[in-house]
Amino acid sequence: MTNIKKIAKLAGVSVSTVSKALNGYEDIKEETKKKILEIAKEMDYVPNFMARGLITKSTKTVGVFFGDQTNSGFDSPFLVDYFSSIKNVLGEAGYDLLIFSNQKRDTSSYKSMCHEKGVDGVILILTGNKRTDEKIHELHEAFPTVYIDSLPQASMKVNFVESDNEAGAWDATEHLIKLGHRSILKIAGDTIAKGSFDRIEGFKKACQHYGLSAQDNWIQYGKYSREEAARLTKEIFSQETEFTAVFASSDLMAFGVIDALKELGKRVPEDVSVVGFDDIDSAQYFHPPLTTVHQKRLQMGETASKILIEIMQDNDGTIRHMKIPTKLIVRGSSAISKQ
Amino acid sequence: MTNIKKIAKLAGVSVSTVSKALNGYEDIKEETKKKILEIAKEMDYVPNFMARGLITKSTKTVGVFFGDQTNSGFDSPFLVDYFSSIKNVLGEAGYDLLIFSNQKRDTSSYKSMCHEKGVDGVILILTGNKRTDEKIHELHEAFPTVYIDSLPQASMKVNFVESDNEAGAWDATEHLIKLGHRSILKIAGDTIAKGSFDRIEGFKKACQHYGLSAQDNWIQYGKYSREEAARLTKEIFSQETEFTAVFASSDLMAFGVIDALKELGKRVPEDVSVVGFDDIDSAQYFHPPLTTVHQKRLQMGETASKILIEIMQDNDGTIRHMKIPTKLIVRGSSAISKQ
DNA sequence: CTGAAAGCGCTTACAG
DNA sequence: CTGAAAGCGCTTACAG
Repeated sequence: MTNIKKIAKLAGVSVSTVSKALNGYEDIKEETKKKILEIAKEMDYVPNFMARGLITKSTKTVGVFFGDQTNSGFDSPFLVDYFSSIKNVLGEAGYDLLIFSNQKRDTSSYKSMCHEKGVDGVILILTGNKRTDEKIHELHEAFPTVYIDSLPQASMKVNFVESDNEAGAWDATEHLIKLGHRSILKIAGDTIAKGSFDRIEGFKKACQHYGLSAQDNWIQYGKYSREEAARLTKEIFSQETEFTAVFASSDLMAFGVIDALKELGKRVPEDVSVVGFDDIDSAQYFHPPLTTVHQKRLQMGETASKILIEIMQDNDGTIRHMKIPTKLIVRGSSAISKQ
Repeated sequence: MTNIKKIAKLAGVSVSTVSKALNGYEDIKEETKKKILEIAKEMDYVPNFMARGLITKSTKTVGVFFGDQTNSGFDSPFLVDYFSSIKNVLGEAGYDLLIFSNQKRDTSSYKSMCHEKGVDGVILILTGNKRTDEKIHELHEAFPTVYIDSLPQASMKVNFVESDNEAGAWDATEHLIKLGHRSILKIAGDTIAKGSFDRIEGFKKACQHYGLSAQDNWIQYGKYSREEAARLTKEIFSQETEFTAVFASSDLMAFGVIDALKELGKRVPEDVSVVGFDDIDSAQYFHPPLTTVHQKRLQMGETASKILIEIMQDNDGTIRHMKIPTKLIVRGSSAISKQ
């Protein structure tokens, strides 16, 4: 491979001069510069980023973590959107993306992995991850870092981009109430993850605001699983008959709810309305098409990338927490209450 | 950050000795080794891969190209499967993944990008890409390389993993013929990409084998676009009434076909049967659920990764071309012909 | 405007 | 078994 030394020899100058010409320094004779650039081009020269990075401490590479080390992180249907927006925005700014997949490393600390490969910044998309690594704080102390979607610890003071989950849940709940539903079953995810928690809060607050007295049994936990949501729905609906609507904290759980209702001989939306959360691709193709809360995932990825670019250039220590608005998408799974 | 020098000082030995201890050399006193390893652990030492890579010419990183430089490459719904299987298999073998997203680089040659970042091998997933870069051959001459899904030039002699598109198209066509359909419209992609071409071949051969004399107008080109397929379908079905079945070369085009048939007041599958190709996620949720040819994308990604690992370790120059079998998935969009 | 020298953090013959 | 030295390909003060 061509290197700076060969170019120097061919141009009859020193390596220092070649380096300066290649890096656009001003204090160099136009003629010399031109000659060097020509030779470099002719020889298909590309700088070795490892050698350069060793000195400049910059590799023009951003590390990306999906999920945790044990699973591939591609169980979440959003990842594609996050990923492609990150790829576009960071790519335009001149960065490549490093996906930490190596399972054989000695270290499992995010910070160490980043040091190992010398990334300039980090984006973490730990969707639905309950990892509570003690050392997680070391990472954002050492590298410009942005979290998307969820936080491993709710109290962390870090750059963070999420959907406005509470407002989204409020909208969904309000939608059902305005259709006349007075007793609504909430199939929630869990109470640990911030996003899950906020969706429950939005539901509770909307119920309260509109004078619905939510009972304890109104909120059930479906673990973000289609099967578990179906099981729960069957259990509840065989005991209780009051519910005319279900608000699930994810589309996948909403699918499970509809599976169960169909099995029980209930029609959606004629007998029971169902609303989801996320607006995954399949939501529009489901039968009936699912009313749900759309998350602007591309915008989340873009926002996170822009923040990262800013702090990689000049980290002033300001911590940014962005809530991206959601959008209620009304489709065929919700209708006016018969009662 | 801790480096080998600090450890050497603390352990009271030379950097050479530390390097040997860290890299598991045998010719070192057990006691010395133990001491060095202890100190390294205590100091959270991680090797600097840039410095190491500069000498060993290995970074334990595999470069991945999606689509081409202009689009994000995430338009294809398969990419998630390819990507997650690559991530798993290469991760287990000790590799991280580098996604080339940087748009600001001086070079646009794959080979140069790989040199720049010093990857150990490359996987290319140029789905639906018609790029015919003259220099494309330089890449696999310089780096261990595997292509997945499609080839930029059909005649390239490179490691390549694809679906058995011809056999898949044969199966789909045979399925329709066995349901009694005697005149079948083929909505194809294009004739350039190998996969597209093979799907047309499979269709033609199955028709021939079962004694259907396919006319020229049986094959139309829908450019892998839902809208274009819908437009074509409307055009054809308003002129011709003979067709009782449509075989589209992608699920997305099959969706377009069904869109158009619905608009024309035709029922699927009662009036017209429709079969797709790919088995994207939405296929099962579509209304009616789509009969289609499933591509084993996870297996394709795994196979490609394993080949790459082999040739990164020992490139004997053998070129591998793997065809992964497809699987016909019969759902609700195909039925016995009325005629 | 140009070049010699030091050094980034590591590995690898080689000498002892 | 251990260490001094050279070098991977580059950048950065510094001297001239």
